[in-house]
Amino acid sequence: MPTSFQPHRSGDLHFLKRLNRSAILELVRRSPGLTRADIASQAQLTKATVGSGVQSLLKQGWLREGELQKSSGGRPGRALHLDEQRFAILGAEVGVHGLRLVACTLSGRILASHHERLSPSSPEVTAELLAGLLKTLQQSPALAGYHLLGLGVALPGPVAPNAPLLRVAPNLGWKDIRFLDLLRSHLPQLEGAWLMDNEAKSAAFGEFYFRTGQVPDSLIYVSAGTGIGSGMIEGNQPLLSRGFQGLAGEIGHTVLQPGGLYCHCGNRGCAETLVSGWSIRAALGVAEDEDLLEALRPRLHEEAVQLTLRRAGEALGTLLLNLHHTQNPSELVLGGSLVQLGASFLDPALSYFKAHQNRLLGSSQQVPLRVIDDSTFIAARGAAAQVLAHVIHGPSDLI
Amino acid sequence: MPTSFQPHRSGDLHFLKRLNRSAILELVRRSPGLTRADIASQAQLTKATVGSGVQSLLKQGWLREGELQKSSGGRPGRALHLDEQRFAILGAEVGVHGLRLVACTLSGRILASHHERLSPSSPEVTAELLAGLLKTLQQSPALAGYHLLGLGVALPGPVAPNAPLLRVAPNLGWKDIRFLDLLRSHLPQLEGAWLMDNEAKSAAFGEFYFRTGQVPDSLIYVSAGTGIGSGMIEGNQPLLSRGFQGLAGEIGHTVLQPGGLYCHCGNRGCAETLVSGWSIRAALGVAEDEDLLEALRPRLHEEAVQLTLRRAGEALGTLLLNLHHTQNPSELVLGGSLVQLGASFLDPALSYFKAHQNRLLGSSQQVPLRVIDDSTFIAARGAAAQVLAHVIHGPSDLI
DNA sequence: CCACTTAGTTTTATCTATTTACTAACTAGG
DNA sequence: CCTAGTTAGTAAATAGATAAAACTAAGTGG
Repeated sequence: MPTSFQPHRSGDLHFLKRLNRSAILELVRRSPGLTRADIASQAQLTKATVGSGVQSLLKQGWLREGELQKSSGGRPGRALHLDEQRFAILGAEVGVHGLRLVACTLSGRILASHHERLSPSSPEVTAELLAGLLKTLQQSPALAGYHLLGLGVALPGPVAPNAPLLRVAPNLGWKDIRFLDLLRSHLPQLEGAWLMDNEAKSAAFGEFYFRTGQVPDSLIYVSAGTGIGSGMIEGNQPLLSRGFQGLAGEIGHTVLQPGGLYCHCGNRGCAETLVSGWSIRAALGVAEDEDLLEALRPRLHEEAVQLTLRRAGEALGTLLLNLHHTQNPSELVLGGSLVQLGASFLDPALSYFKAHQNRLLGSSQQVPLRVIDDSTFIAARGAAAQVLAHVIHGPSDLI
Repeated sequence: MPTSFQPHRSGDLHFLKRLNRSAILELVRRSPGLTRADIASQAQLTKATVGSGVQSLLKQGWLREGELQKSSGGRPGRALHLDEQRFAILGAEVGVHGLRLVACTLSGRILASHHERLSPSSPEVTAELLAGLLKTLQQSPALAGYHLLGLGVALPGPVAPNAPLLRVAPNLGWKDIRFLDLLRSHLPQLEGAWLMDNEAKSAAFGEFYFRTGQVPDSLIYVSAGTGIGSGMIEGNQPLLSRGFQGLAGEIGHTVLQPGGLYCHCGNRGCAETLVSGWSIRAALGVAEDEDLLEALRPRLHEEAVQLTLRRAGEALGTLLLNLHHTQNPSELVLGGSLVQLGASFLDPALSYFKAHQNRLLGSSQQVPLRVIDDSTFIAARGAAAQVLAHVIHGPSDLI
């Protein structure tokens, strides 16, 4: 169930045709309103090739024609846009404290969504519940008339690189779960591509893939919630690496404090012992079944709370700096529920990162760091993005 | 000067032809002795396509025919190998304490090499000296009759991702050097592709690219010398990421000890303050102009030396574990001059990594970690590998 | 010696992108 | 208002690549 589509290493004429169709579709996705002539010059194809490719994409319902562009001395070109009326994708996130579901269009616009709070439960029960909610979402009036391309599921733990297998979800107590199989038995009628991935990687993918206009070369999404994880995406054939065992991006278990506190994983001094929902709960005595944010909001003025949040923020800043010096993405995006802890947590992280990122090069170029205030549906939407990319670049014959 | 060849996003028939030729050549490179029939089945091409592709590669001198294979009930196939007689590549490494030069064949076999000790000097002087040595190497009898494909240069610092620009080389005192331009003025007659990259990335590329048989999905090379750096390579279109500013792999400047010692870069607690040639020199009072290994060899029994090496080794182990939980390569390769410090340094690193790598997943699968005893020419050869890959996959018309 | 199998080549067919020519639609200037 | 010029897009013919089918080559086994 690879989300990183290996570029074929050889191919026939049909492959070439599909490659060019994908390229055209990607260009319009990235730059809505391009004309056929723009595409021809940007993709290094001839007018005729673009013309026939666009024609078939129009007929299949991927593209629609838009307004006439301003003339620049000759015949004006006709703008092309994604057809937002025909295809939709389902995405879901299984979080530690709830399920999030979305249905979105080719451009990532959310047509319908649902957020269901839920305490950790068994994989089977969770799958059955999610399946029911997905069925309900499917029947939502906003989805009437749409053809579904598939379903993507984001999960809170490392996912094996070459199989739809959740290796472990420490904060759910799950291990080696083939979650899609559990889902499928309840949703036999849902056609299309089924994918699953780690939630931070799905989120990274979505933040990268649904962006239009100027797109960064690479992007890391850092998800700070009950645990802390990350996903990196790069390349113009967007490539998302899970690593050999699915451990890529498990930055919560990088060691920041050798000989420090014991982590759930058994090692000492992991980042999660300093910055994570569970370590903050432990430090401040917030029970598992309380909402962390609601529990802390009235206590924000307490000295101990401020200290804990500042320490966690500083650790997050160090993590960000280490990512900068290990993978050096063009853009960092920070999401997850801890973001809502506010300035006492975020300011130390952001200021540490800003102050230290340029020491080595001595430059003044800042890596953009964006904080997502409400990341409720980010991972679910990202999982849908992975499905879309899989359909566009993968072996499917929908294009 | 990208070494990561972006897979074209669209293309014409000529592109398809080149793609298939590259695929054939790559298959034979990876698995010497394949027959045309093997290639056809592995590359998903027809016998006819492979036949004509092989024919042109034979004529151009990339491949040669070998022995007949054992028959399995029918006509035996003819083995194909790289032609090692026609093309050669130059590679060079500018190190802190010397210059290393190699000329190698398509399979990475070294035809000629040279190691010149040298104290840090200006970019201009270094380039002139290197150019002279390259000229001498070119005229070596071992290279007679070979056509040179180009020159790759490995440098001890971050290299910009989209331009042949060395951003900084802290241990040489260089900053923003267009080293290839300096070289070119002394070597106007050297044709072919000219590339430069960070030494750890070149080394990683070479260790990955020249491997035959079972090839890992991804590989990180950790170079432990005066400074400490790394390079990661992955994918079957081998992709090497330099990061936004060339800082990918600068693990020597990840923070392992918040609030620790000041590093050359100005930050505190960087890995290099714990494990690097310069920090070991500083801790044990070895002068810059002495050879670190020779200076320490007679002192290995000293308590202070043992303690320093053990501390450095533990820090290296932590670095390896953090790479494991950040990028999770299929294989780790450890090289650089510090490797020769021996067991007092290596054992703590290797045992820490081995003991802690499986805690999170609870599996028993070990990531292979290979230590290179003599890495003298690894980076130079890797730079040559990058040139070869550039010729095979790049826009060149040699295929 | 013959049936069978597998490797590789040759010939023919098919398919895709390009080339060339053409139509469409607008601007600018007299 | 008309014409020359420019750019967008389409249509028909051409070139070039892979695929398919037929064929030759070279082995095994009974």
